[in-house]
This record gives sequence, structure tokens and C-alpha cells, in this order.
Amino acid sequence: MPKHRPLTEDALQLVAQRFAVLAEPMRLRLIQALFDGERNVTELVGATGGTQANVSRHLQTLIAAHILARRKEGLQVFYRIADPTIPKLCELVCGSLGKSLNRQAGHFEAGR
Amino acid sequence: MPKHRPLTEDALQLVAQRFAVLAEPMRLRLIQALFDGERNVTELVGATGGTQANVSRHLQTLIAAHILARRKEGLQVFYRIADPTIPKLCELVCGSLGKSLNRQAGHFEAGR
DNA sequence: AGTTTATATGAGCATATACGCATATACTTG
DNA sequence: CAAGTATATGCGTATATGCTCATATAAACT
Repeated sequence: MPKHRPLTEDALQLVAQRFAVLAEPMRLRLIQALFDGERNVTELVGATGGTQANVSRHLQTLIAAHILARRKEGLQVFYRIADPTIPKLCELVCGSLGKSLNRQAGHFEAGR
Repeated sequence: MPKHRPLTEDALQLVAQRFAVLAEPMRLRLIQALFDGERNVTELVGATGGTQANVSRHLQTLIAAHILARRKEGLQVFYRIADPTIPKLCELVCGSLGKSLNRQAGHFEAGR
């Protein structure tokens, strides 16, 4: 079962780096758009509403982090989620955020 | 709570913000130092090797994110982990990182 | 009262990075 | 070969944020 051994300095850097990759809304949009399966860049540009250049940049970042994988097919490049822990990560954060939001909402609701 | 529905723009911002809080090595060190239980600021300064000012700043960030909670006792302030999903988050990321980097180094098995 | 101890914060600096623009590269087709 | 399409990238700028120094605040004690 889970043992919480202390991380070395290098490991801490890597963990922080990984969280940093997930700390951008555009990259989360891309990940979300890939939950249903692989898509090419043009589709992702349409799905996220970003510019082609910006989407491509963020995709490279996600590739470098080994979160996504790519498959080239002619002119198009299809991206897909490569790290199976990503959906679980998002679930965990969303759940925890929901609780936090409920707490905060309580401050703004009159009788609650 | 919602399962896998697409997140709104506001929700994406919040999720990204939460990941951003976890994307700093010093904050991860603080969280790690609190896995065993609550500690005051001076202890955390010693455990992390940071300056008092910097440690205090990061603690405020973690409090604002509802990741930590604080308890005042005389002159001292004791911090503890308030969000139970934090350990699971770290486990997930460490596991995923460990798999992809296993042969490179023993970074993730400091005790072995 | 003042002093000491523990913690928080304002100001300034330095670095990191996301975005837009333009261009480059890679592949297909005529 | 040239032209068109899909994707990647170099560069400049603007914003964000972490760090240090110094000071502020708070509580206990004399």
C-alpha cells in the first residue's frame, strides 16, 4: 500500500514540473477534448477556440511531459492521452474543488 | 458530484489554479513535511531549508487554496493538511513519474 | 510600559512563460 | 517542379510569480 517515502530534490522538481504542465487552462481544454479519443490539430483548434500556433505549442508541452502521444498520418498529426493517470488526476481535483466551492458558496448564501 | 461532463470555463480556471498551487517545489516540500502531522512554522522552516519569509508566503498560498488549515497556539501557528485528496494526488503523480523514469534513477525510492 | 519570540506582509527585482505574429517545415497533389 | 495544406517554431512582449530584505503584527514575559 502507499508508503510516503520522502522525495529527493530532483524528484520534487519533477513532480512540480508535472503539476505545472497541468496548470494551464488551454492544456486542460486539450486534455478534456482528448478524453473521447484521438484528434488532429485542426480539430483541437476548433474544439478549444485557440489559435493554431498556440494549440501546437501546448501540444508540444504535453508531449514533452509524456502526457500525450502523437501519431502522424499524412499531413495530419493525431494526438491522444498517453498517461492513464491523467483522468484520475482530474477527477480527484474536480471532486476536491466541488467541496471547496460548496464551502465558499455558503458564505454568500443568506440562510445557509 | 458530476462525473465526466465537460468543464465550464470557470471550472477550468479553478482546476488550473489548483494545479498551479502544487507546481512549486517549496510548497511540495511543505506538504510532504506535513504528511506525518501538524507542525509550526519554525519547524517547517527547518524541515524545508527555506527562509522564514518565503515559507510563510507559501503557507498562505496553500491556506488560500484550502489545501492546508492552521491552528494558533500562543505565539506559534500549527499547519496541517486539510484536503484529504492531496496525498492521493501526490501518490498518483509519483507513481506515474516513477514508471516512466524507473531506470534513470532511484529518485522515487529514497529509502531503498 | 518595554522586550523577546513567532509569524506575516509590503516593496522591488528577477525569472519564467503564455500569447500573437510571422515564418519554417513536412507532406500531398497537380 | 510548383502550389496548397497541416503542423511546428523563432522572436518579441506582457504578465505573473517566486525570492530577498526589511518591516509589521501578534502574543508571552519582565
